[in-house]
Amino acid sequence: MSIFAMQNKNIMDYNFVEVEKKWRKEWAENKTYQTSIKLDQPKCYVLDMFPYPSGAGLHVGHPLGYIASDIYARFKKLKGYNVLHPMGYDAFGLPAEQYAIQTGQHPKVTTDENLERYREQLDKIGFSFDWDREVRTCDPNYYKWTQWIFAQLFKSWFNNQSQKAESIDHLIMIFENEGNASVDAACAETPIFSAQEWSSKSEKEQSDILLNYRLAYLSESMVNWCPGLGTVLANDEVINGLSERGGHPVERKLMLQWSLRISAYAERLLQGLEEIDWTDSLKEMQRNWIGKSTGASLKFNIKHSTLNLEVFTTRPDTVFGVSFMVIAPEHEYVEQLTSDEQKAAVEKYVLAAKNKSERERMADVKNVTGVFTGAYAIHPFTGKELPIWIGDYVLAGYGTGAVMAVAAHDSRDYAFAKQFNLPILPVIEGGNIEKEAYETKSGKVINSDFLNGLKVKQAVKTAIWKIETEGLGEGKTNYRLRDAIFGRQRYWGEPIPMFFENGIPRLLDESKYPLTLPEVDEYLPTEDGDPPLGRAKDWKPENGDHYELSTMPGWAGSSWYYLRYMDPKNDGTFASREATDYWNQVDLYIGGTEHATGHLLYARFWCKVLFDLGHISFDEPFKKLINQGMILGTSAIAYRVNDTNKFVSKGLKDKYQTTPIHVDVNLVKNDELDLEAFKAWRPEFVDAEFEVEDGKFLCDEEVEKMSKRWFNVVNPDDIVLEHGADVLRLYEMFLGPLEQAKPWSTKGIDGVSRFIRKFWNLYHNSEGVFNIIDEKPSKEELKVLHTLIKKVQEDIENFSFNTSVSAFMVCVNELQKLKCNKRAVLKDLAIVVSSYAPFITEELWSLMGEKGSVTHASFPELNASFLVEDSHIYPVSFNGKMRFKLELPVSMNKKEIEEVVLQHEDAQKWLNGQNPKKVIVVPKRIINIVL
RNA sequence: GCUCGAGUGGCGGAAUUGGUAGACGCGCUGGAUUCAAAAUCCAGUUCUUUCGGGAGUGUGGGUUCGAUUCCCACCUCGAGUACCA
Repeated sequence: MSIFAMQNKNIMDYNFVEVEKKWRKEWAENKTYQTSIKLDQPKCYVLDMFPYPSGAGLHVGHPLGYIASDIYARFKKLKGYNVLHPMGYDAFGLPAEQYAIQTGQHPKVTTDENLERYREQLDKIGFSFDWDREVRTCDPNYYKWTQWIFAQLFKSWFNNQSQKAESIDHLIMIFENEGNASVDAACAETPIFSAQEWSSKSEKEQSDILLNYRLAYLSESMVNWCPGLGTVLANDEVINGLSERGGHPVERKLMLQWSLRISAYAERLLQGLEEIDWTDSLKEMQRNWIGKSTGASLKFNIKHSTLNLEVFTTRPDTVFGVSFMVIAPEHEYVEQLTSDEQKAAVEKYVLAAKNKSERERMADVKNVTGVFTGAYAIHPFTGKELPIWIGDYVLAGYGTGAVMAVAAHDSRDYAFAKQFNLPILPVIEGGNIEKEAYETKSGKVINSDFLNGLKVKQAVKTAIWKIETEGLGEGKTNYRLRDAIFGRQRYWGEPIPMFFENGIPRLLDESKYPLTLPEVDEYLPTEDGDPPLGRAKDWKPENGDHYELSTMPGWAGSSWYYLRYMDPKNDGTFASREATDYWNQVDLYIGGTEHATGHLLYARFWCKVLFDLGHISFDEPFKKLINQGMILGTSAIAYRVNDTNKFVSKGLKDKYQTTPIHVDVNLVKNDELDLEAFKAWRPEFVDAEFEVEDGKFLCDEEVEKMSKRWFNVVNPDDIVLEHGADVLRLYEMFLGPLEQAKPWSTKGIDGVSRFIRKFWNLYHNSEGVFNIIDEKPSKEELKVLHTLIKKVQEDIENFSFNTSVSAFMVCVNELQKLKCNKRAVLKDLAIVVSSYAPFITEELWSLMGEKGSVTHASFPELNASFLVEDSHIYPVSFNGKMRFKLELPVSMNKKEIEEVVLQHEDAQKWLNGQNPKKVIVVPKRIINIVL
């Protein structure tokens, strides 16, 4: 072929570069994806978890969920829904601030740069986002409303009777009229006071009491202090005693902190899970995190003391098996209970426990430690004396910080008893207490007075009944969920709209929001140890001493952003009631599972509060949620012969002593290393030598997290550049089920590229000229088309995007075989493919002379009559093994089929003269002959 | 330890309520085209075989005419959680 002809051939091929560029521009200019409220249309809200724009940009794993949700959103649009599909940025965060500390550059500058790069990358992939609705959490017009929501939390308390948030003004009224005796609230321990006592309290005293009730409150509490980051962290930001970001050690510290009373909502957060369509694993994670357990609280008197020790137990049925008590080293009675003889030992133990970091304490789980206080509790039923010990396996923060130890039926108590030679009293039949604790929840109770002979379940009820009637305690439910610390000693976050006046925290008037982030000279704590906001000059409230210097945590802005998308420019409210009523809950939310116990719990919490206060009409934010699996990196490994600069292909590595070296995956294609590119990659490899096999240098593979460190990061831009955005979209879906974690590998991408070309060629003749005809389609062609229509709509509703791509390939292969270029078929085909591959289909749509964007077309109606077959190819099995196939008309009944099959010569061969015991015929499925 | 999820060719993965295991794609093999290569097209590709078959969806049992699918026990991997009384 001449050079001219070759160029000509290239022109004929689908030019994705030009086509994609053209439509990107058109869509942006025409605002093709702009959305507005349309009351006559059903709505559908499709949301992605919004990204934190890191400096590294997007890698190929990030868009996976965005592509899936985009396909869903586009499909719903074609199906006649009014679809809200927005995108924005969680733009406050530590990395930008760390960078600011190092460089002195304002975090806003870096954040904006990163945002721009993200936007550029996202735009290339052809998402149908309505960018007019973009939100950024660091935008004052946005965080104005984050501050406003904080104010609502501050102005509310949780009424346990009504199980909802109510106005604090109403609570103050109750206090003024009757005191707090009748108030059943989710609150910190507060002494009972009368109306009169309330009015005689000082303003500061009243303020302090109200903080015990408010949903946003300031309290002296044990926090996860991270010296490495200079800030406190929420429980879900601490992993194995180290900070989630940066991996710095975390210690326990008592600090005055803003917290949110999420624990008040524990039961509703748990119950709400029943109504929402999330994966079981995610719901399970939230259930575990909330950690509900039921049992009883029980008071033990203390010998020679007026004190009593309250414990929480889930096994009141084993109360007669209690042989000692254990309290946490931080327990408030430690000092009072300790006898003179034990004083030295206790002090030493408590001090040691206090100085252990979270991490050390966790690492030490297997070491059983403890010390005797010298005091004894009195068993409420038997009157027996029970020694009171201190042990750090008992946690101060859970239950009452004290346990009744039932060594025979609890493995931790058992280990403690063994260690210190304490008695072990079995009270449930069975088990072998010589060997281990018997933790069964079935079985019969023994050695237990009035509980004898009862089954465990019954005994639990009876024990609680007895405990309650004797006034020893009560049935009780406990939750593991802790309140969420809401302040960070950091710069780059939303200022908390509070100021202090004579030590009293006051809410900044809502008319003054947003309280904007002040400028500071350095993004570091002050010399007095105040947070960076302490550096701001002239940053003072009008009539107070100073503003709150902490900022909000990273999850503040992301706890309600889905509401702002509904009405992003509203300056009078966080989102109009019209908008929140219309768009309502998020119908489909796609994101990673890493937010299970953080963002997803906080967002549900805020939603419930806003609902309780009457600001929105629903109390669960995300109706359906899907977790996309992580895309892992496939690292490329080259083997270097030790102490040389010589590399050997993977098949030859056993001939030498070698070290595996990570090689940039972008230098490797189908395991083969581009040697020239490799030499140019880094100076130390310039004169590397290679031993090849079959003329190729092959690398090994290793699947690990996608990270710069392993040189296995693949950038979506590069894929778009080489193959086009449609191919990237299709290929990411084709990789496998959305929810599954999978390694990225470009091995199969050529197959998808080929498909796009074949698809294009259906609409073009062999000269590359657009060519479709208006002839009536054949029955067969319609069957192929409608098989696809059925498959794709089922797949999308089931979020099985990978199988749709296969279906496209099958359909295009078959239409190619049928040489079909009929408009009636190809027009519908373009619509069906368009949600997956928007660029090429938009181009074909316009080539077909259609007006407007394919986005606004209607998904073709499935006509099932095209799928009806008049014959079926039956697999004929003998004893369940398929032996031959036989085509029979579907009109045949079972009996006729049986006769025909048994007469068939292939059947005769397998029957071999025998009479079949049984013949099973399942119409339109199989025939099985049992010998 | 506990909870949840997953194990299918050389690879990514298909398989409605139990009904032809391996769709589709990659890779590989052979062929066509080409001076040659790329690209493209066609055929083949689970293993095994004495070419009749036989075995086969992590392992071992079970239910069934029939099991990747349901039940029991176990193994491996991944995720979450971790003294929560």
